[in-house]
Amino acid sequence: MKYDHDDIIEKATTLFWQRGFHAAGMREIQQALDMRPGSIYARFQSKEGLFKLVVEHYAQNSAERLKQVAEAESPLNALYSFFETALTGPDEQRYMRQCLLVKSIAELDIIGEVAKKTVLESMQTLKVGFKHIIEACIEKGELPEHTPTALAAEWLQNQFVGLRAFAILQDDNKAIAQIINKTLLDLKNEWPIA
Amino acid sequence: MKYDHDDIIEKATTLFWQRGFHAAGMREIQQALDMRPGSIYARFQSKEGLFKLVVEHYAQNSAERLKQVAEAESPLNALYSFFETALTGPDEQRYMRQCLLVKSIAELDIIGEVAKKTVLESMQTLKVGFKHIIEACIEKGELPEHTPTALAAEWLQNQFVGLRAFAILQDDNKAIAQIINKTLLDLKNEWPIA
DNA sequence: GGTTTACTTGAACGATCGTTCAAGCGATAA
DNA sequence: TTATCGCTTGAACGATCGTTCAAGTAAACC
Repeated sequence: MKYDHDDIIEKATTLFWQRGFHAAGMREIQQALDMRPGSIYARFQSKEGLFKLVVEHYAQNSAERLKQVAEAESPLNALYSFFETALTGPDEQRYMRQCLLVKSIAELDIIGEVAKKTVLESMQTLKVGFKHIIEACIEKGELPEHTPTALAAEWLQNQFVGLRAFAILQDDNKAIAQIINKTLLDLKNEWPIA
Repeated sequence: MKYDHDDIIEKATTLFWQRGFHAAGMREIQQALDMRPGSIYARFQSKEGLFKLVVEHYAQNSAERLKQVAEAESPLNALYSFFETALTGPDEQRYMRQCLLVKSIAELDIIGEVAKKTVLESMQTLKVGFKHIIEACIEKGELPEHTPTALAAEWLQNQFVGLRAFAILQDDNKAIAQIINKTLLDLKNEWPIA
Protein backbone atom coordinates (compact mmCIF):
# COMPACT_ATOMS: atom_id res chain seq x y z
CA MET A 1 0.00 0.00 0.00
CA LYS A 2 2.07 2.84 -1.31
CA TYR A 3 -0.53 5.58 -0.96
CA ASP A 4 -2.34 6.68 2.18
CA HIS A 5 -6.07 6.23 1.92
CA ASP A 6 -7.14 9.38 3.74
CA ASP A 7 -4.65 11.39 1.76
CA ILE A 8 -6.12 10.10 -1.50
CA ILE A 9 -9.66 10.94 -0.47
CA GLU A 10 -8.63 14.38 0.64
CA LYS A 11 -6.92 15.19 -2.64
CA ALA A 12 -9.78 13.74 -4.64
CA THR A 13 -12.23 15.80 -2.61
CA THR A 14 -10.40 19.00 -3.48
CA LEU A 15 -10.44 18.13 -7.16
CA PHE A 16 -14.11 17.12 -7.35
CA TRP A 17 -15.01 20.16 -5.30
CA GLN A 18 -13.22 22.46 -7.68
CA ARG A 19 -14.18 20.85 -10.94
CA GLY A 20 -17.28 18.78 -10.35
CA PHE A 21 -17.69 15.11 -11.17
CA HIS A 22 -17.93 15.37 -14.90
CA ALA A 23 -15.25 17.95 -15.51
CA ALA A 24 -12.71 16.18 -13.34
CA GLY A 25 -11.14 13.88 -15.92
CA MET A 26 -9.37 10.66 -15.01
CA ARG A 27 -5.97 12.01 -16.10
CA GLU A 28 -6.56 15.06 -13.97
CA ILE A 29 -7.41 12.76 -11.09
CA GLN A 30 -4.33 10.64 -11.80
CA GLN A 31 -2.19 13.75 -11.65
CA ALA A 32 -3.81 15.12 -8.50
CA LEU A 33 -3.42 11.80 -6.69
CA ASP A 34 -0.07 11.01 -8.30
CA MET A 35 -1.42 7.55 -9.09
CA ARG A 36 -1.57 5.51 -12.25
CA PRO A 37 -4.98 4.45 -13.64
CA GLY A 38 -4.51 0.82 -12.66
CA SER A 39 -3.99 1.72 -9.01
CA ILE A 40 -7.06 3.86 -8.92
CA TYR A 41 -9.25 1.23 -10.54
CA ALA A 42 -7.90 -1.57 -8.35
CA ARG A 43 -8.93 0.37 -5.28
CA PHE A 44 -12.05 2.21 -6.30
CA GLN A 45 -13.48 0.19 -9.20
CA SER A 46 -14.34 3.32 -11.17
CA LYS A 47 -14.38 7.10 -11.17
CA GLU A 48 -17.86 6.89 -9.73
CA GLY A 49 -16.63 4.60 -6.96
CA LEU A 50 -14.00 7.13 -5.97
CA PHE A 51 -16.56 9.92 -6.11
CA LYS A 52 -18.89 7.93 -3.88
CA LEU A 53 -16.21 7.67 -1.18
CA VAL A 54 -15.44 11.36 -1.54
CA VAL A 55 -19.08 12.32 -1.08
CA GLU A 56 -19.45 10.01 1.91
CA HIS A 57 -16.35 11.43 3.53
CA TYR A 58 -17.49 14.96 2.82
CA ALA A 59 -20.95 14.34 4.24
CA GLN A 60 -19.51 12.68 7.32
CA ASN A 61 -17.28 15.66 7.89
CA SER A 62 -20.13 18.10 7.38
CA ALA A 63 -22.40 16.15 9.71
CA GLU A 64 -19.71 16.30 12.37
CA ARG A 65 -19.50 20.06 12.07
CA LEU A 66 -23.26 20.39 12.30
CA LYS A 67 -23.14 18.25 15.42
CA GLN A 68 -20.61 20.58 16.97
CA VAL A 69 -22.93 23.49 16.27
CA ALA A 70 -25.80 21.69 17.98
CA GLU A 71 -23.64 20.93 21.00
CA ALA A 72 -22.29 24.46 21.37
CA GLU A 73 -23.14 26.60 24.35
CA SER A 74 -25.05 28.92 22.08
CA PRO A 75 -26.15 26.96 19.02
CA LEU A 76 -27.44 30.15 17.42
CA ASN A 77 -24.08 31.87 17.64
CA ALA A 78 -22.33 28.71 16.52
CA LEU A 79 -24.69 28.56 13.58
CA TYR A 80 -23.67 32.05 12.58
CA SER A 81 -20.01 31.12 12.76
CA PHE A 82 -20.65 27.97 10.78
CA PHE A 83 -22.35 29.90 8.01
CA GLU A 84 -19.73 32.60 7.99
CA THR A 85 -16.87 30.11 7.79
CA ALA A 86 -18.51 28.18 5.00
CA LEU A 87 -19.38 31.23 2.93
CA THR A 88 -16.61 33.75 3.29
CA GLY A 89 -13.33 31.85 2.99
CA PRO A 90 -10.27 33.36 1.29
CA ASP A 91 -10.36 33.85 -2.44
CA GLU A 92 -8.03 30.99 -3.30
CA GLN A 93 -10.52 28.68 -1.62
CA ARG A 94 -13.50 30.26 -3.28
CA TYR A 95 -14.55 26.89 -4.67
CA MET A 96 -15.29 25.82 -1.12
CA ARG A 97 -18.12 28.31 -0.90
CA GLN A 98 -20.09 26.01 -3.11
CA CYS A 99 -21.15 22.95 -1.14
CA LEU A 100 -19.87 19.81 -2.83
CA LEU A 101 -23.28 18.23 -2.34
CA VAL A 102 -25.16 21.18 -3.77
CA LYS A 103 -22.82 21.22 -6.71
CA SER A 104 -23.38 17.52 -7.23
CA ILE A 105 -27.13 17.99 -7.28
CA ALA A 106 -26.73 19.95 -10.48
CA GLU A 107 -25.04 16.90 -12.00
CA LEU A 108 -27.43 14.43 -10.47
CA ASP A 109 -28.48 12.67 -13.65
CA ILE A 110 -24.94 12.40 -14.99
CA ILE A 111 -23.05 10.94 -12.06
CA GLY A 112 -24.51 7.44 -12.19
CA GLU A 113 -27.05 5.70 -10.02
CA VAL A 114 -24.73 4.70 -7.18
CA ALA A 115 -23.27 8.16 -6.71
CA LYS A 116 -26.69 9.71 -7.11
CA LYS A 117 -28.03 7.62 -4.28
CA THR A 118 -25.09 8.57 -2.10
CA VAL A 119 -25.60 12.28 -2.73
CA LEU A 120 -29.30 12.11 -1.92
CA GLU A 121 -28.70 10.10 1.23
CA SER A 122 -26.05 12.56 2.32
CA MET A 123 -28.51 15.40 1.91
CA GLN A 124 -30.90 13.50 4.16
CA THR A 125 -28.16 13.03 6.73
CA LEU A 126 -27.39 16.73 6.76
CA LYS A 127 -31.05 17.57 7.11
CA VAL A 128 -31.11 15.55 10.31
CA GLY A 129 -28.06 17.50 11.42
CA PHE A 130 -29.88 20.76 10.85
CA LYS A 131 -32.86 19.45 12.75
CA HIS A 132 -30.70 18.69 15.76
CA ILE A 133 -29.46 22.27 15.69
CA ILE A 134 -33.02 23.57 15.74
CA GLU A 135 -33.87 21.28 18.65
CA ALA A 136 -30.77 22.38 20.54
CA CYS A 137 -31.74 26.00 20.04
CA ILE A 138 -35.19 25.35 21.45
CA GLU A 139 -33.73 23.47 24.40
CA LYS A 140 -31.37 26.33 25.18
CA GLY A 141 -34.21 28.84 24.90
CA GLU A 142 -32.76 30.51 21.84
CA LEU A 143 -35.80 29.63 19.77
CA PRO A 144 -39.45 29.54 20.80
CA GLU A 145 -40.93 26.22 21.96
CA HIS A 146 -43.52 26.13 19.23
CA THR A 147 -40.98 26.22 16.39
CA PRO A 148 -41.93 23.45 13.92
CA THR A 149 -38.67 21.51 13.97
CA ALA A 150 -39.12 19.45 10.80
CA LEU A 151 -40.16 22.41 8.70
CA ALA A 152 -37.52 24.65 10.22
CA ALA A 153 -34.82 22.08 9.53
CA GLU A 154 -35.86 21.83 5.91
CA TRP A 155 -36.01 25.58 5.66
CA LEU A 156 -32.60 26.00 7.26
CA GLN A 157 -31.00 23.52 4.91
CA ASN A 158 -32.69 25.33 2.08
CA GLN A 159 -31.19 28.62 3.25
CA PHE A 160 -27.83 26.95 3.36
CA VAL A 161 -28.20 25.62 -0.16
CA GLY A 162 -29.19 29.04 -1.43
CA LEU A 163 -26.37 30.79 0.35
CA ARG A 164 -23.88 28.22 -0.88
CA ALA A 165 -24.93 28.66 -4.48
CA PHE A 166 -25.06 32.41 -4.10
CA ALA A 167 -21.89 33.16 -2.19
CA ILE A 168 -19.85 31.89 -5.08
CA LEU A 169 -21.11 34.87 -7.06
CA GLN A 170 -20.75 37.40 -4.31
CA ASP A 171 -17.58 39.39 -3.81
CA ASP A 172 -18.75 41.54 -0.94
CA ASN A 173 -18.32 39.67 2.33
CA LYS A 174 -20.35 42.32 4.11
CA ALA A 175 -23.33 41.56 1.92
CA ILE A 176 -22.98 37.87 2.73
CA ALA A 177 -22.83 38.65 6.44
CA GLN A 178 -26.02 40.68 6.13
CA ILE A 179 -27.85 37.86 4.44
CA ILE A 180 -26.67 35.44 7.12
CA ASN A 181 -27.98 37.81 9.77
CA LYS A 182 -31.27 38.02 7.94
CA THR A 183 -31.47 34.24 8.00
CA LEU A 184 -30.96 34.17 11.75
CA LEU A 185 -33.65 36.80 12.20
CA ASP A 186 -36.05 34.79 10.07
CA LEU A 187 -35.29 31.67 12.04
CA LYS A 188 -36.88 33.37 15.04
CA ASN A 189 -39.72 34.76 12.97
CA GLU A 190 -43.15 33.13 12.77
CA TRP A 191 -43.86 30.06 10.64
CA PRO A 192 -46.71 29.41 8.23
CA ILE A 193 -49.54 27.36 9.67
CA ALA A 194 -49.82 23.81 8.38
CA MET B 1 -33.11 28.90 -44.13
CA LYS B 2 -34.63 25.54 -43.55
CA TYR B 3 -34.98 25.74 -39.77
CA ASP B 4 -36.85 28.33 -37.73
CA HIS B 5 -34.58 30.24 -35.39
CA ASP B 6 -36.93 30.49 -32.41
CA ASP B 7 -37.77 26.84 -32.76
CA ILE B 8 -34.09 25.92 -32.61
CA ILE B 9 -33.47 28.02 -29.51
CA GLU B 10 -36.49 26.54 -27.81
CA LYS B 11 -35.42 22.98 -28.46
CA ALA B 12 -31.85 23.72 -27.44
CA THR B 13 -33.11 25.34 -24.24
CA THR B 14 -35.00 22.21 -23.29
CA LEU B 15 -31.93 20.08 -23.84
CA PHE B 16 -29.46 22.31 -21.97
CA TRP B 17 -31.99 22.68 -19.18
CA GLN B 18 -32.36 18.95 -18.81
CA ARG B 19 -28.75 17.94 -19.29
CA GLY B 20 -26.59 20.96 -18.52
CA PHE B 21 -23.98 22.44 -20.85
CA HIS B 22 -21.33 19.80 -20.47
CA ALA B 23 -23.51 16.73 -20.54
CA ALA B 24 -25.42 17.86 -23.60
CA GLY B 25 -23.23 16.43 -26.32
CA MET B 26 -23.14 17.78 -29.85
CA ARG B 27 -24.70 14.63 -31.30
CA GLU B 28 -27.47 14.89 -28.74
CA ILE B 29 -27.94 18.50 -29.79
CA GLN B 30 -27.90 17.51 -33.45
CA GLN B 31 -30.61 14.97 -32.79
CA ALA B 32 -32.73 17.32 -30.68
CA LEU B 33 -32.57 20.06 -33.29
CA ASP B 34 -32.70 17.63 -36.23
CA MET B 35 -29.74 19.47 -37.71
CA ARG B 36 -26.37 18.38 -39.02
CA PRO B 37 -23.18 19.64 -37.36
CA GLY B 38 -22.29 21.92 -40.25
CA SER B 39 -25.60 23.77 -40.04
CA ILE B 40 -25.21 24.30 -36.34
CA TYR B 41 -21.67 25.61 -36.64
CA ALA B 42 -22.48 27.84 -39.60
CA ARG B 43 -25.13 29.56 -37.51
CA PHE B 44 -23.78 29.51 -33.98
CA GLN B 45 -20.00 29.20 -34.37
CA SER B 46 -19.74 26.68 -31.54
CA LYS B 47 -21.59 24.79 -28.85
CA GLU B 48 -20.81 27.66 -26.53
CA GLY B 49 -22.23 30.15 -29.02
CA LEU B 50 -25.50 28.24 -29.10
CA PHE B 51 -25.53 28.04 -25.33
CA LYS B 52 -24.98 31.77 -25.08
CA LEU B 53 -28.09 32.45 -27.16
CA VAL B 54 -30.07 29.95 -25.12
CA VAL B 55 -29.08 31.62 -21.86
CA GLU B 56 -29.87 35.07 -23.21
CA HIS B 57 -33.26 33.92 -24.41
CA TYR B 58 -33.96 32.23 -21.11
CA ALA B 59 -32.93 35.29 -19.10
CA GLN B 60 -35.01 37.55 -21.28
CA ASN B 61 -38.00 35.34 -20.76
CA SER B 62 -37.45 35.18 -17.01
CA ALA B 63 -37.01 38.93 -16.77
CA GLU B 64 -40.28 39.38 -18.59
CA ARG B 65 -42.05 37.17 -16.08
CA LEU B 66 -40.54 39.05 -13.17
CA LYS B 67 -41.73 42.27 -14.77
CA GLN B 68 -45.25 40.89 -14.92
CA VAL B 69 -45.06 40.10 -11.23
CA ALA B 70 -43.95 43.66 -10.46
CA GLU B 71 -46.79 45.07 -12.52
CA ALA B 72 -49.48 42.88 -11.01
CA GLU B 73 -52.24 44.33 -8.90
CA SER B 74 -50.86 42.55 -5.89
CA PRO B 75 -47.13 41.93 -6.50
CA LEU B 76 -46.96 39.85 -3.35
CA ASN B 77 -49.65 37.45 -4.51
CA ALA B 78 -48.15 37.38 -7.98
CA LEU B 79 -44.80 36.56 -6.40
CA TYR B 80 -46.34 33.59 -4.66
CA SER B 81 -47.82 32.34 -7.92
CA PHE B 82 -44.52 32.86 -9.68
CA PHE B 83 -42.68 30.78 -7.11
CA GLU B 84 -45.31 28.10 -7.07
CA THR B 85 -45.35 27.77 -10.84
CA ALA B 86 -41.58 27.60 -11.02
CA LEU B 87 -41.21 25.06 -8.27
CA THR B 88 -44.10 22.63 -8.46
CA GLY B 89 -44.55 21.74 -12.11
CA PRO B 90 -45.60 18.24 -13.21
CA ASP B 91 -43.15 15.41 -12.80
CA GLU B 92 -42.28 15.07 -16.47
CA GLN B 93 -41.08 18.66 -16.35
CA ARG B 94 -39.20 18.22 -13.12
CA TYR B 95 -36.02 19.47 -14.74
CA MET B 96 -37.66 22.88 -14.99
CA ARG B 97 -37.66 23.20 -11.23
CA GLN B 98 -33.97 23.80 -11.45
CA CYS B 99 -33.31 27.26 -12.85
CA LEU B 100 -31.18 27.00 -15.99
CA LEU B 101 -29.04 29.85 -14.70
CA VAL B 102 -28.58 28.32 -11.26
CA LYS B 103 -27.67 25.05 -12.90
CA SER B 104 -25.16 26.83 -15.11
CA ILE B 105 -23.50 28.45 -12.12
CA ALA B 106 -22.41 25.02 -11.01
CA GLU B 107 -20.65 24.63 -14.37
CA LEU B 108 -19.32 28.16 -14.41
CA ASP B 109 -15.65 27.32 -14.89
CA ILE B 110 -16.33 24.76 -17.61
CA ILE B 111 -18.61 26.59 -19.99
CA GLY B 112 -16.04 29.00 -21.39
CA GLU B 113 -15.46 32.68 -20.85
CA VAL B 114 -18.10 33.99 -23.20
CA ALA B 115 -20.90 31.86 -21.80
CA LYS B 116 -19.72 32.52 -18.26
CA LYS B 117 -20.00 36.23 -18.79
CA THR B 118 -23.49 35.80 -20.22
CA VAL B 119 -24.64 33.74 -17.24
CA LEU B 120 -23.31 36.25 -14.73
CA GLU B 121 -24.83 39.18 -16.57
CA SER B 122 -28.15 37.38 -16.72
CA MET B 123 -28.05 36.89 -12.96
CA GLN B 124 -27.54 40.64 -12.59
CA THR B 125 -30.48 41.29 -14.89
CA LEU B 126 -32.74 39.08 -12.83
CA LYS B 127 -31.57 40.72 -9.63
CA VAL B 128 -32.81 44.03 -11.01
CA GLY B 129 -36.09 42.30 -11.81
CA PHE B 130 -36.41 41.15 -8.21
CA LYS B 131 -35.62 44.67 -7.01
CA HIS B 132 -38.47 46.07 -9.09
CA ILE B 133 -40.80 43.60 -7.45
CA ILE B 134 -39.73 44.77 -4.01
CA GLU B 135 -40.23 48.38 -5.01
CA ALA B 136 -43.63 47.61 -6.45
CA CYS B 137 -44.63 45.93 -3.20
CA ILE B 138 -43.60 48.99 -1.22
CA GLU B 139 -45.47 51.26 -3.58
CA LYS B 140 -48.62 49.19 -3.25
CA GLY B 141 -48.27 49.19 0.53
CA GLU B 142 -47.67 45.44 0.70
CA LEU B 143 -44.23 45.95 2.23
CA PRO B 144 -43.12 48.58 4.77
CA GLU B 145 -41.55 51.79 3.46
CA HIS B 146 -38.29 51.20 5.24
CA THR B 147 -37.56 47.90 3.51
CA PRO B 148 -33.95 48.03 2.23
CA THR B 149 -34.63 47.39 -1.45
CA ALA B 150 -31.14 46.42 -2.57
CA LEU B 151 -30.61 43.96 0.27
CA ALA B 152 -34.12 42.60 -0.02
CA ALA B 153 -33.67 42.04 -3.76
CA GLU B 154 -30.47 40.16 -3.21
CA TRP B 155 -32.09 38.17 -0.44
CA LEU B 156 -35.13 37.38 -2.58
CA GLN B 157 -33.03 36.15 -5.46
CA ASN B 158 -31.08 34.10 -2.99
CA GLN B 159 -34.29 32.53 -1.73
CA PHE B 160 -35.21 31.75 -5.29
CA VAL B 161 -31.85 30.13 -5.96
CA GLY B 162 -32.16 28.02 -2.82
CA LEU B 163 -35.70 26.96 -3.61
CA ARG B 164 -34.78 26.14 -7.18
CA ALA B 165 -31.94 23.92 -6.11
CA PHE B 166 -34.01 22.36 -3.39
CA ALA B 167 -37.32 21.75 -5.12
CA ILE B 168 -35.63 19.31 -7.47
CA LEU B 169 -35.10 17.06 -4.46
CA GLN B 170 -38.50 17.54 -2.94
CA ASP B 171 -41.42 15.31 -3.79
CA ASP B 172 -43.94 16.83 -1.43
CA ASN B 173 -45.54 19.85 -3.07
CA LYS B 174 -47.12 20.80 0.23
CA ALA B 175 -43.71 21.15 1.82
CA ILE B 176 -42.61 23.38 -1.02
CA ALA B 177 -45.69 25.53 -0.58
CA GLN B 178 -44.92 25.88 3.11
CA ILE B 179 -41.41 27.05 2.42
CA ILE B 180 -42.68 29.56 -0.12
CA ASN B 181 -45.10 30.87 2.48
CA LYS B 182 -42.27 31.15 4.97
CA THR B 183 -40.32 33.18 2.44
CA LEU B 184 -43.21 35.59 2.01
CA LEU B 185 -43.51 35.94 5.78
CA ASP B 186 -39.80 36.66 6.07
CA LEU B 187 -40.02 39.22 3.33
CA LYS B 188 -42.20 41.29 5.65
CA ASN B 189 -40.02 40.55 8.66
CA GLU B 190 -37.38 42.96 9.95
CA TRP B 191 -33.97 43.35 8.28
CA PRO B 192 -30.53 43.43 9.86
CA ILE B 193 -29.11 46.90 10.39
CA ALA B 194 -26.27 47.88 8.09
C1' DG C 1 10.13 -21.22 0.48
C1' DG C 2 5.99 -20.97 -1.92
C1' DT C 3 1.43 -19.03 -2.53
C1' DT C 4 -1.71 -15.59 -2.10
C1' DT C 5 -3.32 -11.12 -1.90
C1' DA C 6 -3.46 -6.19 -2.47
C1' DC C 7 -1.56 -2.85 -4.79
C1' DT C 8 1.14 -0.64 -8.64
C1' DT C 9 2.64 0.41 -13.44
C1' DG C 10 1.97 2.35 -18.18
C1' DA C 11 0.72 1.25 -22.70
C1' DA C 12 -3.25 0.68 -25.11
C1' DC C 13 -8.40 0.15 -26.14
C1' DG C 14 -12.82 1.56 -28.08
C1' DA C 15 -15.96 5.20 -27.57
C1' DT C 16 -17.17 9.71 -27.67
C1' DC C 17 -16.02 14.51 -27.62
C1' DG C 18 -16.30 19.26 -30.21
C1' DT C 19 -15.17 20.67 -34.55
C1' DT C 20 -13.82 21.08 -39.62
C1' DC C 21 -14.45 21.02 -44.45
C1' DA C 22 -15.33 20.08 -49.27
C1' DA C 23 -19.34 19.89 -51.67
C1' DG C 24 -24.03 21.07 -52.73
C1' DC C 25 -28.47 23.63 -52.54
C1' DG C 26 -31.63 27.49 -53.34
C1' DA C 27 -32.77 32.22 -53.10
C1' DT C 28 -31.22 36.95 -54.29
C1' DA C 29 -28.77 40.42 -56.97
C1' DA C 30 -26.45 42.06 -61.01
C1' DT D 1 -26.96 33.70 -67.01
C1' DT D 2 -23.75 34.09 -63.72
C1' DA D 3 -22.05 35.29 -59.18
C1' DT D 4 -22.78 35.57 -54.49
C1' DC D 5 -24.45 34.41 -50.14
C1' DG D 6 -26.43 31.96 -46.19
C1' DC D 7 -27.52 27.65 -45.07
C1' DT D 8 -27.21 22.54 -45.33
C1' DT D 9 -25.03 17.94 -45.61
C1' DG D 10 -22.28 14.00 -43.72
C1' DA D 11 -17.88 12.01 -43.58
C1' DA D 12 -13.94 12.59 -41.17
C1' DC D 13 -10.36 14.71 -37.89
C1' DG D 14 -7.54 14.85 -33.77
C1' DA D 15 -8.19 14.98 -28.95
C1' DT D 16 -9.80 13.29 -24.95
C1' DC D 17 -12.82 10.34 -22.39
C1' DG D 18 -13.23 6.28 -18.80
C1' DT D 19 -11.42 1.94 -18.61
C1' DT D 20 -8.69 -2.52 -19.25
C1' DC D 21 -4.95 -5.55 -18.83
C1' DA D 22 -0.60 -8.11 -18.77
C1' DA D 23 3.15 -7.71 -15.99
C1' DG D 24 5.57 -6.55 -11.80
C1' DT D 25 6.22 -5.59 -6.67
C1' DA D 26 6.00 -6.24 -1.77
C1' DA D 27 3.99 -7.62 2.36
C1' DA D 28 1.14 -11.46 4.64
C1' DC D 29 -0.05 -16.13 5.42
C1' DC D 30 0.65 -21.13 5.24
